[in-house]
Amino acid sequence: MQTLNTAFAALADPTRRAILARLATGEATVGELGAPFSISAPAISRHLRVLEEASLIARSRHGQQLICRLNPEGLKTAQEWLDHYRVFWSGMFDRLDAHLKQKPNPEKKP
Amino acid sequence: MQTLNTAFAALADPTRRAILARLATGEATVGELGAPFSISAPAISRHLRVLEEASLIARSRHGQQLICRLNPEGLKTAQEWLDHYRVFWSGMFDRLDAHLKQKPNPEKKP
DNA sequence: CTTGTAATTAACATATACGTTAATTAACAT
DNA sequence: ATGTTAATTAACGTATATGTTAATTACAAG
Repeated sequence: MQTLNTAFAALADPTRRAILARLATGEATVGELGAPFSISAPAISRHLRVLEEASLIARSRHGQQLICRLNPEGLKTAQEWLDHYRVFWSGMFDRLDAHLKQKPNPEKKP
Repeated sequence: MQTLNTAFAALADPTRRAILARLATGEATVGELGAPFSISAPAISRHLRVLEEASLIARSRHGQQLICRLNPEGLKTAQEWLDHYRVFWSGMFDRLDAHLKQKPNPEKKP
């Protein structure tokens, strides 16, 4: 599963996660995305390439600038893989919760 | 966030994801986890260490063997980060859907 | 056509990741 | 003590990741 590999690997870098967080507020140019960081333009360019290859962002040229926006596909892929485990660990917490509830509970919403 | 870095980095490797998949069916020893793979025991040992440092698994000694099991903490951390984006991309699909319906509906259901 | 701006690619340095084999620790048995 | 099994750590090779500066492509404007 190449998409999962590239998606998770892309998400492992804090700079790339920050870029995604920025894009969650709306599309932006490459220059705008790079401005908050103290790394060179080529470094940003490479981060964007990694995100694009992971299907986490998409880019389109608009005149002289490249507009970047989130691509839900990669996010969805990663999330669906993890969702398979959500059942497992939420079940674990439920069991813990049930264990703690073995005595009367003073104030808890039904 | 160190946990997010290590969790996503750990999930980027297919061998480690396979190990997690195996552990989702129940706890296992290090030897049992390594058996399906054609890589050396030290390689498996390192994968397990990476998973443990990412809080994706936990280990405990039982006599001569080390028993491994899933640790929900790391999974939860990764998933919660992605959940922040689930709203976004499910919203994107909603907007696409609304656009295709081309119905002048400025009101939203609360 | 020349110049300026946006962004990428090229070439390179260095750190980290992942695999190997050999040596070591830990628990258990004889 | 000696040996066996389970697993790790040590030492090392190589591939990939991430950053840099310099050169290049793509577009816009005079």
